[in-house]
Amino acid sequence: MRTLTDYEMAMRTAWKLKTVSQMVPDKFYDFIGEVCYLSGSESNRTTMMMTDYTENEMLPYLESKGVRPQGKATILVTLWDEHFETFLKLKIKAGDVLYLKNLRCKVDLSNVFQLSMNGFNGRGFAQIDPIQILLPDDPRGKEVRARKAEYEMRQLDTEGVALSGVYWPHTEQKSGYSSSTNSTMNAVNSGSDLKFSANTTRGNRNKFSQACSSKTHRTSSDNTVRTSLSSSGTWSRSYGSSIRTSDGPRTKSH
DNA sequence: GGTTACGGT
Repeated sequence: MRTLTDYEMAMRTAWKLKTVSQMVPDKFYDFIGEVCYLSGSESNRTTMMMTDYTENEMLPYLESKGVRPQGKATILVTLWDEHFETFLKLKIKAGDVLYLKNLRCKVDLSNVFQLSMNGFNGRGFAQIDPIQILLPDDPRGKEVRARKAEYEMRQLDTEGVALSGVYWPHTEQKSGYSSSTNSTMNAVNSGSDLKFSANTTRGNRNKFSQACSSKTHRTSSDNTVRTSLSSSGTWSRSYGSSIRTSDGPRTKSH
């Protein structure tokens, strides 16, 4: 009998896999997220700031910094004991997407969520490979990569179009929304694919072009601006007389 | 088929 693949192993425990937005304290979860930065190690533990590009009311609002997204979207993760050793062995660094198993969600003294992977001392159930670094094309990272792309799309949105995604309720009002343009944009996450749609009473193509001057963009004969940016894939958005966006070809850029 | 948790800021 063949050995189960990593993916099959992951699916066996998928019932436990939650986004930060779905978490409540004092429960145990598996978690897929991106390392924003490492925040220090001691003799038997390390802490790191992570995000899965979802938000939770029980997290502090933070501005964007490095790979840390803006919003109530970053959570402190502590790895203890043998998990700390695994962390060192795997040479985990900022930008890595990790699959973490059996994290305990708890609140700190300020009532802020934290995640903790406690050492296994004969208590609970030992996990198989509780810390894994996911490669850029790992199917288990699809949802996180899609939400990251959605987030980066929203960051580019400087023409008063508010992107109201399911996962960003707390940053919606900080996205540069301008009531004068009376614009709305919606992002729907269907599985691992994002569908964008938007409409506006007044487009502002020049501003958009300026904002994206460091990106590649071109104007087609139908007066549509197409701009490409790269995250985990290459995405394009199209603007016409009424703003329309769509996710473009996803070619791996690195 | 689905239990279980401390330690530190």
